Amino acid sequence: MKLSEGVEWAIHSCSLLAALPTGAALPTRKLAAYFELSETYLAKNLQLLSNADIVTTRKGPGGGYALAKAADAISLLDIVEAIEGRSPCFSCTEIRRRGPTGIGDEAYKRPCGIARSMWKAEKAWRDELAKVSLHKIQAMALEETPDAQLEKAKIWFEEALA
Amino acid sequence: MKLSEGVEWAIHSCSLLAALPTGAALPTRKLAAYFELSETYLAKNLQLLSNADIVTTRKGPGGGYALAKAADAISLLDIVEAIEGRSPCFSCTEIRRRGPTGIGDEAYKRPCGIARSMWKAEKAWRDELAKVSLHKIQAMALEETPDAQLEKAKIWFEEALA
DNA sequence: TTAAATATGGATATATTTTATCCATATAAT
DNA sequence: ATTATATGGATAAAATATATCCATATTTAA
Repeated sequence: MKLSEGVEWAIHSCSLLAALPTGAALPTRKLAAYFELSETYLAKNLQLLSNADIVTTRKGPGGGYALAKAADAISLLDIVEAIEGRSPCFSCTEIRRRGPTGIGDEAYKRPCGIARSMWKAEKAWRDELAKVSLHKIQAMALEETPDAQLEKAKIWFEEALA
Repeated sequence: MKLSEGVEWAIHSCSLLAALPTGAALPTRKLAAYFELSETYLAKNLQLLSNADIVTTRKGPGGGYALAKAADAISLLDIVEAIEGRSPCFSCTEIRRRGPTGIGDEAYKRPCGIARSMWKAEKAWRDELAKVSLHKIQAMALEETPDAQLEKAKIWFEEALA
């Protein structure tokens, strides 16, 4: 029951992209450098974001990644699902139908109470993630990032976008 | 982001144990037979339930597993955590501190907004699981299990406990 | 008191998933 | 043209989940 590390990378990357001036883009190499991450593996995760239409890409020199839509139109759920997929965490294998007391499949009208309860909890998780926009994430980051880092980031951005 | 299959097995097993007459117990072999599961692997999962004090055990002939407390004092969360452990699904590796803009660890007072948001969603999931008692699970099962299966189960129990 | 049935924990094996890398190709900018 | 970039496929390595086996301790029943 672990989320892939790619989720953390993806959210931080999106949060950084949200700070880009309009029209600008950051390539994998620079994103990876910013967070000191494996470039090739981050590339795979960015691809997932791209396939999910969370980021857009521009190939060639000066290209890279940018958000595909406004930061308040992207939720944590969007990002988590882009990386982790949309299949439920709890997967019901219908063991109630097996064994000596099991009867024909047609007798079981709907998922069992166990599966329903597990899925309901999962929905609460997803609903909570859906409530948090990337805009909010960025706002929190802006507020809680130490000033010293903000200054370094400002310089880093100027150089990265030059 | 998958829950172990052991979670499903454990909940179904507990639900079955909840139906036992006072004083009775079911050994691994019979539990596994009921659901047609791998006996040795189920044994490992039952051990986790035992270590978490969700079930009690009695060794020797006529022994086996029984619930350690009333079914309404056991929640889905208890069972999930017994099998999956208690560590958070989202693990924050503090990538914000790394790279060219990172500064000293002492500058970061509390977990970042990303981690806090992810953990909050996780809490919603856990809270929801905590709300569902094994008693409720058993009641749902009793209500929705087809009559034909209930009859077979009754006979199976008589034989298993004889 | 003995034999049988059971849980326990450790060791180990196998399968699956996650993490990570590499490469060939397509595309865009200069 | 050349360079910088994303893409998707293939593959490799590491970690985790699944599964089995065994030696031991314990308890019951005969």
